[in-house]
Amino acid sequence: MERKKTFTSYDVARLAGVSQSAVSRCYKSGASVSKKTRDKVEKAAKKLGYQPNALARSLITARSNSVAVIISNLTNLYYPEVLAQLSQYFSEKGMRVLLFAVDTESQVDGVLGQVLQYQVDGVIAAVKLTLEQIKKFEDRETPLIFYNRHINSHAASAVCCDQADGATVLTQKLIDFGHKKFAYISGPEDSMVGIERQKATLTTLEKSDISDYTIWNGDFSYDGATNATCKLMNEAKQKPDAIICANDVSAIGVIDTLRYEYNIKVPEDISVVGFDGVGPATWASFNLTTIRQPVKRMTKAAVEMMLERIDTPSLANEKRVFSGIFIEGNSAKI
Amino acid sequence: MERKKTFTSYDVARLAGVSQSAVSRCYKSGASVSKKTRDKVEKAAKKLGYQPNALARSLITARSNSVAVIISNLTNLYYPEVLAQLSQYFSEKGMRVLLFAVDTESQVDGVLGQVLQYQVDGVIAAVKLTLEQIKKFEDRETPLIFYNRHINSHAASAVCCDQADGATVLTQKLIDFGHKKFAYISGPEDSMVGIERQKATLTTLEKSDISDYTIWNGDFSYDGATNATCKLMNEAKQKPDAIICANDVSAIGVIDTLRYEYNIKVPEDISVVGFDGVGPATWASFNLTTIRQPVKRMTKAAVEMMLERIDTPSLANEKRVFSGIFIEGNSAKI
DNA sequence: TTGAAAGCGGTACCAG
DNA sequence: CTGGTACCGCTTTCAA
Repeated sequence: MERKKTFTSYDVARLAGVSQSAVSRCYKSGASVSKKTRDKVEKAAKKLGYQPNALARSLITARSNSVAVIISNLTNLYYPEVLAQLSQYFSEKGMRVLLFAVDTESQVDGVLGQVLQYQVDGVIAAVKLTLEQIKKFEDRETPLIFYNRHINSHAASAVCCDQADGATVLTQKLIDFGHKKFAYISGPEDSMVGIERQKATLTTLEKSDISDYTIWNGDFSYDGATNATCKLMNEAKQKPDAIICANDVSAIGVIDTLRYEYNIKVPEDISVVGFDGVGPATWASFNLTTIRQPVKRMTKAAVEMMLERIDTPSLANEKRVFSGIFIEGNSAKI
Repeated sequence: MERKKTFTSYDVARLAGVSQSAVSRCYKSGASVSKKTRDKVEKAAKKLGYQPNALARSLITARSNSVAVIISNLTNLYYPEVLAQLSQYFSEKGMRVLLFAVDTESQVDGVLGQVLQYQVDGVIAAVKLTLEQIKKFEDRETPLIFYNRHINSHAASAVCCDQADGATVLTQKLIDFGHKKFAYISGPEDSMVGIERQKATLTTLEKSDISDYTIWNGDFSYDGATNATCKLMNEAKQKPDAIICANDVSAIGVIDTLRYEYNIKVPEDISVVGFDGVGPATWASFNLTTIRQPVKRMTKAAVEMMLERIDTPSLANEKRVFSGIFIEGNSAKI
């Protein structure tokens, strides 16, 4: 395969009648170049359509100006927003996003090799990593920031939303209003976020001596929630008066099923709450009572932390935990 | 800033007691290396946690194994799916996706410079580009494939869904059923996709001698559609019996507004149709009658075309147009 | 099959 | 401020 005929700094130098070093300097901020030289170079560069080769630059500077973003399930309504934000913020800082979308966590291992090969300056992971995997990045001094997955140990930095706190607030409000019988629509078993929400919910119930609750797996998805709701309605001895869902999409699935399959009114007959604050949560059909994750602030924090650590790799790990925002919709009597 | 202490092929070579070339060969498929050498190298590599530097490799091979994906509005419900698919397919072929998310088309120009600097092997653009911009890629022989934006001229390859055809099918069905008075909720004025859908819709109406229609700008968004619907209901002389929306999200906004603001039943009182086939379209609350874009097939086609062109840059431009799939929901009497 | 050496397209340090 | 030169880490001839 023959090499593409793209112009290099040498071509520009020759055309401009200066040295290659001079050309290089023109593309480096804060280098001392006389106006005359710069003009000549710019003119030649424009003529040739010259663009410096970022790869060659990265090779010597050991900075690729790119970060890897590893995301597990892009179709989750909540991630696209995160991704768009990240991409925007990094772009503003002159950094590129290398996207790694895995659909099963088992793919992660394979992906990590590639991540490393690409000499990314940092990694934002919205997937679970083993300590072993984390250590690889540590060894290379490649900053790693978890997004909404925190690790028990202090092995890595993370920005996340306080799942437990949010779930507690929501649950407590339901209890305070006087709900007695609960159902919980859970997330996937291997989702840390899901587990935390569930644990906090149950703990809160039990603190108020409420043991009348059942748990049904909803898998974070609309269809999962639909199935869970049907099971709940068919198998449970009595109907709950409040259903707490692991996320918004589940809550929407629950509401739809209650309304259209069982002719049950929400919130009059049963209260339903979600978690996330995704776009559709605010749609009139649902008007979900939920906890909104402050996505913008979270991603901004992630980007800031990343840039700091790229600059100063020795920086200690840090966790930034944001509180969710209670959104009072009209899907629950609260 | 000091260079990160990452191991190179020389380190591996030294530890393994072979030449650096030998190490290199071990990482190249189809190179002749004796089993003995390979074993030594692999052992040393594992010990050091060596990963070849993809940037250095790219520099010499002139192949970065990465593709730029330029997307305008990630929060559009429809793009995340596309992006996830692209990322998956490319990943399977050993290629990485460099994501460029722009939120206004004016940012495009700045982004393109970066795209070029990164020496991507190809570009998938879900944004509009000027002929000038297209030409830049041509000059560099960097394959460019448009996703759902086709250019009038044959200046570039594209994969897209037949917007006109889909809109025509939908409209014709409404007409055939006997709807007489129409409203169209349009997309943004600068969206080619929106324009095509609208044009085909109106043409179809006029072919059946229906001139009783009004147009309201919905901007492809839920809120936009909500506003448009309110305007329509307040300002139009008479209510339409069918509302054709530029996309699903608009249709959902329309349905919600009709139901909850005006107490109008869909589809009994007014039929509503969308376009795209996004996830929420199938939710029980909406059960949208719409045209689904065959996203998987489209992205797969885009990836195939891209790989072919990376391999053989001289390949002629090609457009692959997919028909949308009519989804009969329950939001329209058809 | 193996190792030596010449680049790929830049950056950075150096003396002038 | 400028040009010369030694790399960055790898691939790829070319001889041995």
